[in-house]
Parts: sequence; structure tokens; C-alpha cells
Amino acid sequence: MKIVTFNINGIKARLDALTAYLQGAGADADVICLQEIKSVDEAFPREYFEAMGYRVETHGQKSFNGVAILSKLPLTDVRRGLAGGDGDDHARWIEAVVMGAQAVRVCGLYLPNGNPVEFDGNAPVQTGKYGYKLGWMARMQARVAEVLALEEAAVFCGDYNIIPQDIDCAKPEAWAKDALALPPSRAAYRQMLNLGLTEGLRAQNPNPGLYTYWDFQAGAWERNNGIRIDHHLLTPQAADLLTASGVDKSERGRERPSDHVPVWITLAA
DNA sequence: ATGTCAGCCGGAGGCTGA
Repeated sequence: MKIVTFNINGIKARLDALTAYLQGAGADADVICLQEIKSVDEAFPREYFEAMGYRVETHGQKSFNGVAILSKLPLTDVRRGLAGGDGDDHARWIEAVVMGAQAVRVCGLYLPNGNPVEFDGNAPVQTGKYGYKLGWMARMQARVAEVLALEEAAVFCGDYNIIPQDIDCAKPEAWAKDALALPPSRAAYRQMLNLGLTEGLRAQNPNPGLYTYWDFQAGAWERNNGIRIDHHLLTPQAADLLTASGVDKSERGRERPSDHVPVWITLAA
């Protein structure tokens, strides 16, 4: 089972690039988790993807955010949103059990960016957008703990908006005070890993210079000024099935590309 | 910090979010 995460930055603007990917490097993907569809469910081109052979589940909203799952395999137990949050109306979480040779729970997520961060001296103030990010991560951790307790093969993949370590970006000094790399952000990410999850790509490739996002601005792509923020986190039962992983970097060079590229893992399931 | 992009409202271009 090949599972892709891809922040497409707008389904309407990315229909051509996504179609080309699904007919090219992504043709053998069984499951594609999409982030930032920036569309309400009714406006998502469901029939278009169904005609290409995918089941389609969306959790969208107007203008911003929004996540979806495309799957060649049947889906069950589809869930939308995280518990808690008290009125949080951001569409950032969708999950389903993918019925392959072995069932795999796939959770697609779009973790809040968290910028801009306010500082009290050198300390980031954990209110506003940054507070929302950290609060959302705590809610996600609660769901991760629930899923771990099921002791099943499960994958949490998406745009985490977390640069896990300095080796995951070209210019660490430029990100030191950014919500994507601040110590509380990295600590919250590590806390989830420490519950017993394995990062799919890193488990197989320890090298620096592996990026999944290049800013549209300041020639970031041309200068390879990238960051690695799109991740697959695997439960032990899923990690035991991990056979391969990779980044489809060349998608960033397309006409009208997203600022993110697809990241994939394959499981013996 | 910014050599950018997407979507909204509204019918241009300024605003938001990233």
C-alpha cells in the first residue's frame, strides 16, 4: 500500500498539476491525503477523481484549510475533525481505515502554521496563532494516544508545519524564531513521536538536505532553500510493514506547482 | 525579509493566510 501526503495549496488552482502527478509518479499510489484544498465539500471535483478510479472523502471549508483523501481502495470508519477545541471551525483533520490486503488507518492532517509568534524577550508567547498551533497539537496527541491504544497499523500523514531538526532546513538561522522550528513546536512534535511513532522517511534516510517545501518567494526553489515539514508518522504495527519512502521533488518544477511536493511511503499491506 | 501565490469580495485591487 502506497500512501502519499501532498499539500496542494488549492484544488482549483492545482487540478492540472495534481492530475499530471496522478498519471505520472503518483500513478501507483493507493491513498493520497491532500491538504489545503481551500474548497467547500460541494465544490470539490469529486466526480472528476471518481472517474479516475478513486474513492473521495473531503473535509473542506470556504477559502482556507481543508483536507481530503483519495483512495483506490475501499474506505471505512471515516472521521472528520479532532475532539476538543471548543468552537474550532478549521477543517484540518480527516481519517479513514483503508481496506487493503491488511487494513490501515490513515489520518490526513493539516497542522496550523502558528505564525506570527509574539515574544516576551526571548520566550515565545503561547497565545494567538501560536497558542492555537500548540493547542491543536495537544488535541492531536490525544487522538494519537487513542489510536495507539487500538494496537493497529495506522499512519498520521500531512503538512505538520514542523521542521523537526536543523538538518531539515537549508538555513536553520532563518527559522530559529519561526513557529515551524521554535523549541515548543519541536518539543510537541517529539512528544508525539515519543508515544511510540516512527517517522517514515527519516527511518529510511538519515541524510540532511531532504526537503518537501520551497517558498514561492525569493527564488527559494531555484536556490534549493527548502524545508522538510510534510511527514508520515507510523504506529509500531505500521512501522513493521514499512518497505520504502521518498519525496517526489520534481513535482515542484511543474507549471503552476504547489509550494509543497508529494511525500510517500509504502507498506507491505 | 521577501524577487509569490490563492481565494475572497465584487467587479479592481486590497485584504488575508501562508
